[in-house]
Amino acid sequence: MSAARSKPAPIKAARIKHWLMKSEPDTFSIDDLQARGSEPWDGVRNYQARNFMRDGMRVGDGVFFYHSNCAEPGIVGLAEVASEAYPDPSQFDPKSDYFDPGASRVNPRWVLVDVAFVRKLKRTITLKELQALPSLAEMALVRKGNRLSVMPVTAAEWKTILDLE
DNA sequence: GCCAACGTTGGC
DNA sequence: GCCAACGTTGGC
Repeated sequence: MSAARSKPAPIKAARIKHWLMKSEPDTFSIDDLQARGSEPWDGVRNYQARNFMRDGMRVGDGVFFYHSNCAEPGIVGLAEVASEAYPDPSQFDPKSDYFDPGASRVNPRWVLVDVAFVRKLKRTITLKELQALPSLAEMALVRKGNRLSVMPVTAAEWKTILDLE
């Protein structure tokens, strides 16, 4: 009986364990997150971003906290995913800016995760310097016109960026 | 299912 | 404040 030929191990893409989440500092800054310790990341109303939270994120994943729509856009701190995804309560609240009349408690449309403060960076790693790095050219963040507020970060990108600090 | 109109994001 | 890029909506 001939020995079964051993099959090559299937190439499995490593699960993304790092993310980048944008926030406008005028609305909710890294200092706000530090003061609160953790925060339900409500108000995401983009399907792709929702799917990253719902399907991709696991408790303990690393998060770059990014300040957008401000004088110096860039990564300002580290956070981590602190809960599994669960329905975003603001979608049910008619008084909320994030109210969605198409969502119901039986059929929620939007989810969130809790995000916990880890630490502030020693300095802001600016969008400008990230854009200048050839090794980050594939990152969604630096692609023209990107508007995703929640996006995956590869392990290599995570390390490259942290090494800039 | 197409696509124009519209609203939003976010860098500058 | 401007405006390019993008996602969503709705008429057809």
